[in-house]
Amino acid sequence: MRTVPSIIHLDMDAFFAAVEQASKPSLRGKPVIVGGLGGRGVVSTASYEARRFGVHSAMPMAQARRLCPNAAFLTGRFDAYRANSEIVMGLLRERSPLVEPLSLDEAFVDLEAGPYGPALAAAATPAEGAQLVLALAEDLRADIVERTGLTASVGVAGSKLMAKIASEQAKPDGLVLIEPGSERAVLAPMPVRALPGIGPATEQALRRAGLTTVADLAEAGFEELVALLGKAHGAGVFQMALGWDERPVVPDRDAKSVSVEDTFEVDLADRDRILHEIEQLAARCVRRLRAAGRSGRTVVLKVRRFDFSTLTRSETLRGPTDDAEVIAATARRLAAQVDVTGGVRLLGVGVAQLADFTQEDLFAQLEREERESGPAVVVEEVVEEAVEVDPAARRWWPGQDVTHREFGPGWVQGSGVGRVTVRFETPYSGVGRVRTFAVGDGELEASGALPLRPPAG
DNA sequence: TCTGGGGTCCTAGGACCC
DNA sequence: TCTGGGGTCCTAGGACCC
Repeated sequence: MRTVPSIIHLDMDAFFAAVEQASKPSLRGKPVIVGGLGGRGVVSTASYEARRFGVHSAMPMAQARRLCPNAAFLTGRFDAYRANSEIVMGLLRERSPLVEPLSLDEAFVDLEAGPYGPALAAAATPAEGAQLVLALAEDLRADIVERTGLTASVGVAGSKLMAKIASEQAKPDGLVLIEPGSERAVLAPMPVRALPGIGPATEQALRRAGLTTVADLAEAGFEELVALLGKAHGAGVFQMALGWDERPVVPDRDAKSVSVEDTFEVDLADRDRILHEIEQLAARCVRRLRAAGRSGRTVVLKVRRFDFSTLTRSETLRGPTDDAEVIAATARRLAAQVDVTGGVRLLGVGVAQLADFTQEDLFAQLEREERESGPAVVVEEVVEEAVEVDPAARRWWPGQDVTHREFGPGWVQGSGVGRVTVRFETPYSGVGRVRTFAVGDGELEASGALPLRPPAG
């Protein structure tokens, strides 16, 4: 393993909530909770102010509201998150071509492969190399603040595992180095849950065997862990427990599947309605698939029933396709195999076994020929059915960027009973004033997210 | 007013093939 | 009387991560 800690793990602090606070001056220093605001929503990200009330990711939104009723509750603005993520990833790529994003707000960087690699290799002692990496990491964190106003926590170590552990310790807004050679000693006292890949189920299995700390895992040994956890997981956990990790930083990994899913406010009981939703999901899935320039061979239907039991049905076609009708027809076929008595709370459609290219789509052609020459199967007309949700209420959602012809840019604080409340402020203004309009006000329109820093010039 | 959405990886059994 | 064995593909489910 490396003697110079040249692997970085970067993790943006409370990313979605932090972007909201940077965008909306009135929310700075206040609890902010981003997530699904419907009856079945969960928390995506809570600001540190909200975490003090016990709110955390994946918590049902209803519970978050009870714990922290005075927080600002916002739906996600993914365009804004993506834009800021790209700025951060760009700053990372200035440090090395080996950047491996794990999500919008997290990435590994291998500094050895970048412009500072030679200097790191030339360091006279490991300590000197470590000093250089720390300086680079602080420089990176400062750049991120300058370009986005957001803070990041950074872990620096000789492996991905230890860099990730270090960034966890660095939170929030910190930098932690784990010296190569000290891995086992650092890990030993930690609870097993500190290791990535050990979740609630594995923790339980280990606890039943009397293993609670990483030191216990190392002591238990390879054989026992494989017996407890299975071959791959057991072996992986044992290696981690020894602080042993040689995985390279791999940039640009191609997606292996594309999927979309929806949880419904009210369980769906009607078969036709379920089929209709599947059509819509298939169409969305295909749009994403095509946008990525991919096609797929396996279609997956996911159904979560009223009692939260979840099942998947899949079918592998003879060749990859990106044809909407083929994918929808396959998903419909799969739906026929599923018992939906009692109702369905979630439906999903996905495509796996992705192929890079869009080859001559033989399968779609076959399907079409069968349709045209085969028995007169009446293909159901996909009628754009009137959405029963009040369009005026649908139009504005909390957190949304808007512009008023007279008052300029702002964001929706809330809407209801025919009114929408807007706060007029921008990332670079002071705290703005609130005004209320009729939801149908023609002066008010949805707009795009503003950059967190004013454009240069 | 319980439990999102988008992913990855692994396991295990049966089919199928040589 | 006594079952072969291994590789690969497909399907379903589960754990985990952010």
